[in-house]
Amino acid sequence: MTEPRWLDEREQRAWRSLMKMQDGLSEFLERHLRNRCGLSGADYQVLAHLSEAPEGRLRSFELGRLLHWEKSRLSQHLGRMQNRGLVSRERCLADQRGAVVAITPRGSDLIKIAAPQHVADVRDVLIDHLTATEMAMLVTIGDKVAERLAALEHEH
Amino acid sequence: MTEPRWLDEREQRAWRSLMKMQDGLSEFLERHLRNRCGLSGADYQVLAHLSEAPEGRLRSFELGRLLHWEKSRLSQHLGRMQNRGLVSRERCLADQRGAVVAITPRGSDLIKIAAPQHVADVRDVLIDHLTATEMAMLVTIGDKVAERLAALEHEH
DNA sequence: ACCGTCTGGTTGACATGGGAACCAAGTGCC
DNA sequence: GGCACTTGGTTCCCATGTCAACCAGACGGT
Repeated sequence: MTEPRWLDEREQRAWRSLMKMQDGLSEFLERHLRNRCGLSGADYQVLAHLSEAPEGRLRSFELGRLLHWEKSRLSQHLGRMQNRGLVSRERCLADQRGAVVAITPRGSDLIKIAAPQHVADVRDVLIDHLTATEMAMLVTIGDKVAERLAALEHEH
Repeated sequence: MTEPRWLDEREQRAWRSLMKMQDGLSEFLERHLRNRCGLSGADYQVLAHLSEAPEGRLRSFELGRLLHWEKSRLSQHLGRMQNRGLVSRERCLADQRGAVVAITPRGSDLIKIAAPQHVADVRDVLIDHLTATEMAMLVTIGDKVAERLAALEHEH
């Protein structure tokens, strides 16, 4: 194997900066969600997707696809959220195997309170400090990564 | 409370792009580390820090500060890594409370194999596709976020 | 109708992460 | 010296995530 191409100073800074931002953002946002609403990031995402779905209901596997979650993870998490009264589950009429997940009034109230605060937080630590150019750049970079990941996925 | 300022189209795209990149990158990098070397991302970071430290040894709390880990997490994780023979722990001579963590030959061998592959992966999915401008932008954005988080931390 | 296969979901075992209680060793102050 | 307070670590308990095994209902070919 040839000598590996280590990251130079500039590359190193970019990579570390991204990692640190990742950690900082998720730590901050999760902590605030938890403290103010008793919701984890995972809870929030589930409720967000459900509340945007027609009638606040989704097939389990649809939800899983949207979140990119393992099916076991989804099942376990929905079980816990059901115990807390945030969602309910019924058997699907069309497909007797399937389950339909619905947001409960309690879950709906919670997400209505959580969402604006969450968005405010996102603005406060990130979006409101970025220029139009910087936002565009984020999209560009994200697209490049997504494209590369998809390519690697494809070639096995 | 006034009407919340939701994210507009452009802001939304930037935010989602960043989140998706976060998920995609960490999933990819963790999977490869795990498959090729049997290391989790957490293992890797511990070994990386230790291998860069003088004599491959660090005070436990130093390591914790570098990683921004809860002390209980660090303790538990080091225990598991010790069981796998990747690190060793001794009482600190200078401070009888403290522990000194040292990388073992086995841990050292592993990180020497893992590091170049990991760097190659980072290049492959991110760094090698970025322009100098984009890398600089990442640093700028990261600094802004860090600064804002520090400010919030400070004002309680 | 029957059988092999696929699909949607659940379950159990286990690895990991966070928080509080706890313990032992330093430190500061009298 | 003695005593309160801090610091470094471990432990316990619980929430969360992954993986593999399992189960029941659909589906396709015969």
